[in-house]
Parts: sequence; structure tokens; C-alpha cells
Amino acid sequence: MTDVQDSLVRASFTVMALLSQAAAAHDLSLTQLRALAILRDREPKMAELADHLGLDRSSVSGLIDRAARRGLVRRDSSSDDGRAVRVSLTEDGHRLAAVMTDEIGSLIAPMTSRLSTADQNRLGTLLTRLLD
Amino acid sequence: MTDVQDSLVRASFTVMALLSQAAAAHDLSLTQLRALAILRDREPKMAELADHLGLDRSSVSGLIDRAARRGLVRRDSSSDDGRAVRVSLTEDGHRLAAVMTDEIGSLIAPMTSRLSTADQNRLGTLLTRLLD
DNA sequence: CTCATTTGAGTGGTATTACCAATCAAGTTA
DNA sequence: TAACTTGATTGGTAATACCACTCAAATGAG
Repeated sequence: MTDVQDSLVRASFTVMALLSQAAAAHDLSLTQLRALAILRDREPKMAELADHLGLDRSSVSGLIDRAARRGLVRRDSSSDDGRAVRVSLTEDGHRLAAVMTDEIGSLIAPMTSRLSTADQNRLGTLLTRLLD
Repeated sequence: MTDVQDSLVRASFTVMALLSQAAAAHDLSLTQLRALAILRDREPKMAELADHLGLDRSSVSGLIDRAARRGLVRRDSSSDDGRAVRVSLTEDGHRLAAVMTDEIGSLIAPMTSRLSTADQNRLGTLLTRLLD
């Protein structure tokens, strides 16, 4: 475990703690938050959503059940495949997703603002290169 | 939500997915993995461990129950306070913690190795400055 | 064209996680 | 010494996530 790896893991835990906190403030689990984020720019079938989340299909069924009960998502049966279900955000879901993005930004800001703007850009570039 | 913040969140999710995977390969939850990591260089009382983990004391009771059942941790009643319980890793616990550190390093390596050594150091420095 | 198979989603059962409220024993204080 | 506080655990509940299974819809082989 090198130095970068260690700081990366530490930073991840810190970020995840903040995300959990932001989510919990709106009675969302981390998983629901992720689902919301994914659904912001997609309307996947259940199986696709499960793949995106890295979860079992059955886990996602319950997840979407609860989100639907709260009026955040909608299930529409696919037109081309009678078995498939397409999941999408409701108006409320989109609103909440937007709010969450804002609040998470605010929660993380104290961390990132420890760096100069130039260093923030450097960090962003390096992290992006890790990801794609 | 700025660009850095976005990449930081994305990177965190990626790292956490890898950590979960590494943990799951040894039948550990992410929380148990964290506990193991904390206990590597501490022998806290239950309440202190709960604080480190950011969890309720009652949650930690169960967590340590299960870890103790697996022989990873030990509970010793504190000598100075008859109520307090000191938690520490067993031999097996230490062994597993070391293995986990190695395996996590290997899992994250493909990510970090996308950067040159110099850039890895830069990233490490920037992340460290976010953290302390 | 029909029957078997595959595929998409959901159900039921179990373990874990995490919370809160309450309990209980051990310390502390009035 | 009695009242209070503190450390840990227990019990109850909800969510998460798994697996094995079911069920209906789509696909394929003969």
C-alpha cells in the first residue's frame, strides 16, 4: 500500500462520511443517493440500474419500491418488452437530486477550499485521469 | 458542485467499490474493515471505537460481537473502570488486517498506476492537504 | 406452430447494519 | 448513603443486500 493509495482511501472515507451525512439529512441511504444520481441522466430498466449500482436485481427491487413509495421514482413498463420496467425520476425526485447535489457541494467545500484554485484544478485533473 | 468536488466524489465511489470487493472476498463488511483498520494501532474502549467509526454504541456492540465470534477481536474489561471494555485485535485479526492492506493495495494499484510516479506523489500531497 | 428455454422482474427468507429506547452495573457526587 | 451519571448491552424496528425461487413474457428449436 503506497502513500497515494493510503491518502486516496482516507479521502474516500472522509467523502463518504459527508455523503452519508447529506443523504441522512433527507432520509436517504447512500444507495438511494447513488440511485438518484444515476437516474438523473438515465431511464434504465431494472437490470441496467442493478448493473450500474453493482447490486443484485432483487436488492434493487426493494430499493425502488421504497423510493417509489416516497414518490421519488416511477416505474413504467417498457413498450418493446412486456417484462421490462423502466425506472425514472419523478418531478420530486429531480428536485431532491438537485438539492442533494447542492448540499453535497457545500459539505465538501470546506475540504476542497483548503487548496488554492490552481491546486484544486490540479487535483481535479489528476483524479479525472484515475477514473477514465 | 465544482469540478474537483465531482471528481472527488466519483473517485471515492470507485475506491469504496474496490474496498467493498476486497472486504467481501474475506466475508467482511466495509464497517468491519474499518474497525479492523482502526484497531490495528489502537485498543480503544467501546465508546471510543464508536466515536472513531461515527456509529452508535449499540451498533458497535453487535459489530464487535460478530467479529469476536469469528475470532478477530477480543474484549478485555478495563482495569481502571469496571464498566469499560477494551477492544483489541487477536493474532488472527492482525493477520487478516495485514492481508487486507495488501490486497487493497493491489486492487487500487491499477488506478494509481495510470499516473506517473511524480504525479502519484503530487496527488498524494494534494489529498493529504485536504485531510489534515 | 408448439413446447422448451431463456430472460426480466419480483417474492420470501436470512444475516447484517444501524438506529433509538430502555436496562443494568459500576462509578461519581451531593 | 442516596441520587445521578456513565459504559456497555439488549430488544425492537427498518433498511440493505444476498440467494433461491417463482412467474410472466419473449425467444428458439424442432
